[in-house]
Amino acid sequence: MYIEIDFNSDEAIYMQLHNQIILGIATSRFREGDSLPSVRQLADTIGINMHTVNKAYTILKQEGYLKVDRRRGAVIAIDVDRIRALTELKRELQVILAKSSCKNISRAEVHEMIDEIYGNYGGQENAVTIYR
Amino acid sequence: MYIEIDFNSDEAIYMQLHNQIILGIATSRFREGDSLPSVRQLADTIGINMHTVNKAYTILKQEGYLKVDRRRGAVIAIDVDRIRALTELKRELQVILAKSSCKNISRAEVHEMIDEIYGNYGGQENAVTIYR
DNA sequence: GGTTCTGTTATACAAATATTATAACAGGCT
DNA sequence: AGCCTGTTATAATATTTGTATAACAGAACC
Repeated sequence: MYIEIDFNSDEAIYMQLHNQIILGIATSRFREGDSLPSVRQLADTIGINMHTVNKAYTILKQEGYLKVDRRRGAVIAIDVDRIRALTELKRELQVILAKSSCKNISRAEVHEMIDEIYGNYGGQENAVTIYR
Repeated sequence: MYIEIDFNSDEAIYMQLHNQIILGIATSRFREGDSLPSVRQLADTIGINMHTVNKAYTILKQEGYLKVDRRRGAVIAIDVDRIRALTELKRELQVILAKSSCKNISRAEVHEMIDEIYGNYGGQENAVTIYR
């Protein structure tokens, strides 16, 4: 587990942890079926409170990234609710694209950046390397 | 001014206001040079405290969307810092694309959504309607 | 069976943040 | 002079965030 927490960030610790785990899944550092450390153990190695880790795990569960196996702890298990995911994506994109548009970032530049970032993530399309 | 605040949202009021004004600029409902209502007036029409509006305006100023003219109040004035804007865009995209990737949303779908949303925004490219 | 680890829940507390409330000041407008 | 502007200060309250301790039940291990 390589988790980096910036205690000077204005982003809440549980959110940083939450986001980094999602990043980890997207980049295949964590894979479906992998177990995450126990809340106490991870809290200990990071140096934060158990409840902060628990909060991140709880949210990840609600969002369908984790499931709890009594014997194996928190296990990566993606539950795909496409409609929900698409709705959230759109809502988030609306704001950040508005910002980009105001700052004269062209549509083409956004597309480029998407490709650049998505290249590091493993969507199902990534099994087939050819794209466009 | 058509501003909608959801008081049951988990998003802070000043943030909702902030985002909606940026949305308004991107969709040309507000244009460079337009004045926004005074902090007191807008606070009154929305039914919130003056300081909450002031906070939104202050942040928009820091981010380069507004300037204050002593005689005209808060005026839309975009200050483009491309490097900063691109950096922020990338940082934000990394997280939401990771989520999308985990939820099996393909790169092509993201591109489509970008086009769909960006079509409503007025980048400089929009003057020329032809794209791709 | 006893010990240890797990997730979960409850409670309490401190710190930071968000929101409201009043008030004041200086500059521009009419 | 009176009104509206942005700005600042200060205080009070509510909510959120993070920490601290404790307990419980289920699974694992010896």
